[in-house]
Amino acid sequence: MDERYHPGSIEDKWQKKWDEHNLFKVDEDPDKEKYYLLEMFPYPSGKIHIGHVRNYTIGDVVTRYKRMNGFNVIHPMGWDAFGMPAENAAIENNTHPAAWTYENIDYMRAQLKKMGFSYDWDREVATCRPEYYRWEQWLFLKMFENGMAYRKESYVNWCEKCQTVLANEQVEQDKCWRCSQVVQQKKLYQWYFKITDYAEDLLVHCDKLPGWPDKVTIMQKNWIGKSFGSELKFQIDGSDEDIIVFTTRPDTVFGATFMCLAPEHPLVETLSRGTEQEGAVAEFVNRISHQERSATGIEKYEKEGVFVGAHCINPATGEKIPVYTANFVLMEYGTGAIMSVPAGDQRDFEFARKYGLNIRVVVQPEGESLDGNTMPEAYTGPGIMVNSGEFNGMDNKSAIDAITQWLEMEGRGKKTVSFRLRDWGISRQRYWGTPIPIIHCADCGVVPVPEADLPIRLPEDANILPKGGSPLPTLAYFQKTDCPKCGRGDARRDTDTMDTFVESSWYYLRYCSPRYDRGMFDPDAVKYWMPVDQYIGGVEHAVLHLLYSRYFMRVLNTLGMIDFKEPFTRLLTQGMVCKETMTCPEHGYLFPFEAERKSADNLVCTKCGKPVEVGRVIKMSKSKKNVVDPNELLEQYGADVTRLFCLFAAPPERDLEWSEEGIEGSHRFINRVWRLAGECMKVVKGVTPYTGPADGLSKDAKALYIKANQTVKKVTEDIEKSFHFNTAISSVMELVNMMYTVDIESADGEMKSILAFGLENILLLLSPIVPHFCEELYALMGKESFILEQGWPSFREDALQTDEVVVVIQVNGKLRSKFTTGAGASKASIEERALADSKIQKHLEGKTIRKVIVIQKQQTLVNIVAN
RNA sequence: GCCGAAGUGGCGGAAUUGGUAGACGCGCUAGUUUCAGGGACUAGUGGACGUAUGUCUGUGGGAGUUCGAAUCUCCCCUUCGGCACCA
Repeated sequence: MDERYHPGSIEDKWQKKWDEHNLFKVDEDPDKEKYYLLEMFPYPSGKIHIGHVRNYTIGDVVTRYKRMNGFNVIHPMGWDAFGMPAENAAIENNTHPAAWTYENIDYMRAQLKKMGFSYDWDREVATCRPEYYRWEQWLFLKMFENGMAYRKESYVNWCEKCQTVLANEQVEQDKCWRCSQVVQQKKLYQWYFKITDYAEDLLVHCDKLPGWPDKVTIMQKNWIGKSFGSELKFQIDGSDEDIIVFTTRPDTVFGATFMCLAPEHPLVETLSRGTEQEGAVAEFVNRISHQERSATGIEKYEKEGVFVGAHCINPATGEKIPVYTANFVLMEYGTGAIMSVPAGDQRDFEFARKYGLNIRVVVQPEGESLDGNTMPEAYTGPGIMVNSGEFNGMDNKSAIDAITQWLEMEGRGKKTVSFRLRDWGISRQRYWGTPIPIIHCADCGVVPVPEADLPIRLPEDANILPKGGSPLPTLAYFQKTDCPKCGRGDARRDTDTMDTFVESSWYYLRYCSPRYDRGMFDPDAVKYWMPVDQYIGGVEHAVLHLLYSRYFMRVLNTLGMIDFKEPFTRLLTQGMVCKETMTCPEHGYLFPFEAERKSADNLVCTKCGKPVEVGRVIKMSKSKKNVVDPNELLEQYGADVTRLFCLFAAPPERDLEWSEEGIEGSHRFINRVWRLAGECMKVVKGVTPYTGPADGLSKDAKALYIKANQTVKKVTEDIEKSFHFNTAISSVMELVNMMYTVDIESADGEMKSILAFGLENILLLLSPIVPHFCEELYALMGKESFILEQGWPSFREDALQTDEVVVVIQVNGKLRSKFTTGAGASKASIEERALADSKIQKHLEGKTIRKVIVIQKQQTLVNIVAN
C-alpha cells in the first residue's frame, strides 16, 4: 500500500470497474421501492463548470446513499441541447450548431464520468435529437387539438439582439435574460400555451408541496399573482356600451373622478374617433407603443396620458367623468382599464395633479381630516367612509363587500379575481430549436401537420446567417409544402421554433423510457418511476422551468396520459459557488493564476507586477474571471477530494465560498484517512468487526465503540434529515481523530475488533461522498464486493451513551464549575454534589439560595439561583 | 416600495425540542520529526485584564419574556435574492 492516496490511477480503475459491472444501470423492479433522483440537466455549452460539479455531487451522494439503503434508484443524465448559444458559437467559429452541440456533449459526458457520478448512461437524452423532439411536436398537436395551444396577434417582448420573442418569464428587469438587451414591444402573431387555465390549480398546489423550499413556492405564488377584487361597469356617456374596470378597492368607487385605459385598449381608438382629441390620442398611442417596454430610470415613473374625448358615468355617483388613456395602465392585467381614485392611489394621485383633475377623499383615516386639494399624497390605508352616500361612516373594509353587493344588485358590478400570470408565448424566431408542426395555407389557414408526418425535422445542414437570425425562413425546401387539408401546393411551414423551456418541461418523463418509440414515454415505466422523489438544481429556475414543468404535468394529466400533477416531490435548490474577484489597475479582472502572492498581504499581477486588489466574494463567472476549472481540480486533487470539498465547505442550500486552502484541507483529510487505514490494516485485516453490546468492554475500547456508533447515527440523520453533508463529514472527522489517539500497534484483540468496526464504518459512511477512495480501501481490506452494494451501516441504540456525563454548574445562569458523574446519577445526588462544590460555595458566599434547577436532557446542568 | 432569506472568532461554518456558544475545517503561534522543500505529529488559539487559581465580556443594534436566550417576542440596522406602475 502506498504512503499516499493517488487519485489518478485509482479513480480510473474504479470507474472502469463500475462500468464493466453495469453498477448504475436500473430497470423497473416491482419488488423494490423506487427512488427517482434528478438533477437539472445542463446546457451543453462546452465544459462542465463548478456549479454543475456541486449540483451533481450532491445528487450523486444522495443516489449512492439511497442505493445502499435498498432503494431502486434511477439517476439519469442528459442534455438540454437546443438553444441560442449554439447559433452564436456557430457564427463565431464558422461551424454548425449541431456539430458544436454534439462535440460539447461528448466532451462534457467524459468530464462527468471522470467525476465518478453514478448515472445510468443508457438513459441519456439529448433534446436536439429528432427521436426526442418528435414527441414534443406530437404533444403540441394534441394541445392544439384540445385548445391548449393557440395563435394570436399581440404585443410581445422582442429582443433585437437575439432577434427573437421572449416569454414574460424570460424578461428580467425589462431586459433579455440572456443578453441583457432592453426588451421592446412588438406586435406579432405567436403561438401560446394556455397556462392561465391552470393558474388557480398551480397556485393552490403551491401549498401542497411540503418538500419544496418556501422561497420557491412563494416566488411562484407571487408570479401567478392572484388578487381578489371586483369588475365594475362604467357606462360610456351617450352610448349603451360599458367600460369594464378591475379594482381591488371597490370601496373607493365614489372617489373615482376619472378613468384610464391602456393605450392598447380597443376603446381608445373607438372613443376618440371623430373627436377633436383623435389626433392627439393617435400620436400618444403611437409614441407609447414604440417605447421600449419601459424606459429606464426616472422616466419610468413619469405618468402621462391624454383625454380620449369621451366621458363615462361613475356608477356610484352618477356623475360624468373624463376618460383618459395613460401609459401606466397595462393592457395585460385586469381588463386594461382602471377607475382612477386619486385620493386613494398614488399613481392616480400623481396623474390627477399633473392634469388638474378632481381629487375627492372617500376614505378618511381615523382622527384625521384629509382634503383633496391639500393632501400631499394619496391615502391608501384603512379608514372611515366619507362622501360615499349611504356608506358614509362605515369602515372601508366592510364597505368593500357592501358596495360590491350594492353595485351587483344594480347590475353594475361583480366580485372577481385577477391573475398576473399570462399565457406562455412559445414561438421563437430561432433556428436551433424544435420546429412548430404547423402549416399555413392560403385557403385553410392554420393546419396542423398530420401525426404520421412527424417528426418535422430541423434541417441540420442549414447555413447559419452571419448576422444572426434564423435561416429557416430562407430555406424554400423547408418551408414549401403541400397543404395536408386541401392539397394546395403553395402552403408553407411555420418557420418558428419552440421555446427551449418546452423541452425541459418533460425530459424527466423521457428518462423513464428513453428509447420508447410509440409515444412520449412508456406509461408503465412512468407509472413506476414518477414522480421525481428528489430534484436538485439552481434557484434561478424558480419561476421558469419549475413552473412550466408543473404546468406540463397538468396538461398531460388532463389529456389522461399520467395520473399525477406534480412532477417533483422534493426540491433542493443548491446555493451558488462563489469566489473573491481580483483586479489589477492595469489589466482589470484577473484569473486566480494571474495573481501571485508575494507575502501575506501583497498580491501582485503576474503580467505587470502591480498590486492586485481583492474584491468581494461573488458568484463565479467567466466575465469576472473568479473561476476555478473542474479539469484542473481533477488534475490536481482528483474527483473525490473535489467532491469532498464541495460538500464540506457549506450546507447545500447555501452559497459556497471556494477557497484554495479549503480544498487543501479536504485533501489532507483524505490522506489522513488513508494513513489511518494503512496503520489499522496492519493489525486489523481479516479481523471481524465487533458489533456486540458496549457493556463489558474495557474503557478505551468502549469509548471508541460508542463514538463509532454515535458517528453512524449522526451521519445517517444529517443525510436523512436535511442533506447536511458538512456536519456529517465533521462527525466522521471526529471519529478519525479519535482513532488516531489509539496505539494501534499494541492493540489487543478486543481493541482490534473495534478498530475494524471503526474503520469499516468510516469507509461505508464516506463512500457516497468519496466513492473511489473508499472502494480502494475497502478492497485493500480484503473485501471482494463493491462497497456500493453493501448495506448502509447501522448502529446500536445501546451503544450511544457514555458511562460518564459532565455536569455543568451555573450560578444565576453563569457557568462556574463542572464535575463528572455516572450517567445514571439521580437528580438529588447531582444537586447535592453541585452545592458542595468548592468553587460554587465561593460564589454563593453571602447569598441566599432561592431555587436550584437540575436539567438532565442532552446536557446535564445545575443552575443555582441565589441573591 | 412589496415579498423572502441571512447576519455567530482572523475565515468557512457548528450548536435553533431555550440548557457548557464557537463542533469540524482553514488560518495563525509554539514545539517535535536525519524535517532540503512540501508534508506529518503534539499543544495552544473569541476578546479584554491578570503571574495565576481566575474575573469581566461576547452570537448585527436596542428592549422584553425566562432560573437560563445565538435560539422565543417586539422595534431598528445591514447584506443578499425575487417582484416591481399588477389597479
